[in-house]
Amino acid sequence: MTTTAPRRRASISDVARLATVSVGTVSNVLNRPDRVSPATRERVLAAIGELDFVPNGSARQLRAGTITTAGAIVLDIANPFFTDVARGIEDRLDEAGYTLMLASSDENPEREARYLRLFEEHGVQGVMVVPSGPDVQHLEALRSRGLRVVLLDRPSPVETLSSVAVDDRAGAAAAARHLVDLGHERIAFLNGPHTIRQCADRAEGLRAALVDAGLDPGEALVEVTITALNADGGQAGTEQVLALDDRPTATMCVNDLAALGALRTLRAAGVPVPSGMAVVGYDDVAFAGELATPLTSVRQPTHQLGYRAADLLLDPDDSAAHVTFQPELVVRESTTGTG
Amino acid sequence: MTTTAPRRRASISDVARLATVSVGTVSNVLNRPDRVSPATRERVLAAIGELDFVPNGSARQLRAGTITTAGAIVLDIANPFFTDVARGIEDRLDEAGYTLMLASSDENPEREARYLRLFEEHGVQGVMVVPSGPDVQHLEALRSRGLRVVLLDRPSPVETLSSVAVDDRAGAAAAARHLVDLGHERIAFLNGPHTIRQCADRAEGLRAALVDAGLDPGEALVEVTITALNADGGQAGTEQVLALDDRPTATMCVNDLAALGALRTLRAAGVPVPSGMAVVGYDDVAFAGELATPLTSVRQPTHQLGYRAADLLLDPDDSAAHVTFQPELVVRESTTGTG
DNA sequence: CTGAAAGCGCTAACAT
DNA sequence: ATGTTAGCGCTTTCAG
Repeated sequence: MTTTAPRRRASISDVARLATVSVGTVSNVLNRPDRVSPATRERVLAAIGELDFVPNGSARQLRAGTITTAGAIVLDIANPFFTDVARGIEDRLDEAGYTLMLASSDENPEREARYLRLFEEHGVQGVMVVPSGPDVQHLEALRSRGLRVVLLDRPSPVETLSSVAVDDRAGAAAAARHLVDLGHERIAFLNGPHTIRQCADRAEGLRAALVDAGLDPGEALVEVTITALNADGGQAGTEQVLALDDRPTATMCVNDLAALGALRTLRAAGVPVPSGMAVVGYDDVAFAGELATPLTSVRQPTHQLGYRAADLLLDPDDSAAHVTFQPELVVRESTTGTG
Repeated sequence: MTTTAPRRRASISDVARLATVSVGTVSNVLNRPDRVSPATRERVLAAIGELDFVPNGSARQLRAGTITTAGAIVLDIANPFFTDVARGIEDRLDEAGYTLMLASSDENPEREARYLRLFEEHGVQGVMVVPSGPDVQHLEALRSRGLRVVLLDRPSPVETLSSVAVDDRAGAAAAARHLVDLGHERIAFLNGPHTIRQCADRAEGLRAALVDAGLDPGEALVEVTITALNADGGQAGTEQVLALDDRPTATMCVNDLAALGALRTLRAAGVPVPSGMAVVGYDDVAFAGELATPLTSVRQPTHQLGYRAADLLLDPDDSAAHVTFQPELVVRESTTGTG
């Protein structure tokens, strides 16, 4: 076994020297092989192989100015919703020969900024981001510096920024209507902070649907803010709800992960679903229909969301576009069952 | 609203000109602010703000040689197992002020190579990779070019490459023993191709456990190769198993996603679990215990796996280390229930 | 404390 | 067909 000590990376001039040609010729066999005679091409290729030469991307990029890479920042990479979106992005990018750098902000604007900067410094073509705060000024600034920017899963608050989103108001409203139709008059909503646009929109949609149904949101709606938008958050939120004096009869969750935590907590507490507490999730992730109590959830076109976002990013026509998909309520036993 | 047309990125010399200083001074306020007088520092900072200057990472890196970024390549970003591992990596990297570039190879060696090259060209400190093929020569080559390389979720076949893995043989063997103890004498294994080390190891562990129990693997084991290591693959594999003449009484799955597909298919076919068919998953993802039939599964220390891998990558002591975690069988109703 | 200048590795004119 | 060279944007001596 060779215990090759890590040596300095070979550069193009090392290759040139070994092949006894000029650096220009090496560059040519790399980028326009037809311009160079078969004989020398052979020689250069051999030298490249011998030295394990890999062109320095920084130097190349410094010359070229740009690369075929895009960045994406999602809120939480452990959430299947976002990974499905990421797959959509990857698939579209792949078609165009682009590569994706993926990062997760953890709903932390500071982390978001850090990754944005990293991407920018590395000269990505553009970025797709699920903003972790209400503010998009930093993204407009990015755009004015020549990067393509697409807002992910969030309608653009400004004309100049492209966006691909799902109508969160409509999704939450549909879920609320369903619950009201079932006779629920007091609903808990395990929601994230309103600084996250999706959360604010869903709260609004829910409220509006309640009002439409002739209910007083002040009475009918108990919004519980959970900090972790996952199963642990859902568990903590549900514990709060269960401790309430005038306990709601239904719980809507900001996503299916939170709903998973809610179901788990309810079961541990011996509260039957839906007779003791109806539960609605959001996202309709793959396992939603396979749970002990199959989960009523709001389905979003995740893969398309990502695919379309990448599509906009790649679009040579640089004008801003705003795409909105419609969600769809999928009804299952967690609201209509006999449990 | 300003419709700022994307203009050329400002460079350090633009800043220098605007602030009427030299580029060296601008560089100093960026990197060693103490070396420069407060007055000029102010002036330079103002110019930077005015021009929205963001240093060009490629240029910086070309000089500096390296950056505080690491890359990771997993098989499938839509699999919660890998995203949990990724979270572990991120957490450790974050502590060190590093950032992570994440990519998914789709079990495709070509894609793996492409991302590896991208990472290398961008000068990452190192990479953590779940190899998509049996071969690791390209990774050894990477290492010999000075990058830190850590094999993820796969024991290193060579001394020189660090690795963080879970004992796959032991995990599969434990599951098989459990099944045999329950009286099963014919077991289907929905497994991925053996070119993926984990799959080969699990098949071996399973086989060995069967032999230990006095069973003939040729009789007792039906291995079905699934190409997609997810719910769809699990569904396809289960359909094959159900069509078998001498139908097995238990199905082991290469991961919980596949098990999800298996459960779904069995339910659709009216086969009760476990009385008609016992099912065992692998990974023990978050929802495994919350399914209609809670899933017996092999738990792996996912977060730790990633955390430790990043730890090795960051370790200034460059000698190769090999870490192996032990998995743990979590028994639930999909094997012991009354359904 | 600040400026001038070399050079990181590469590509693309331009020469030969 | 191949060589020479300027310069991408930055950091870092070395002078002043």
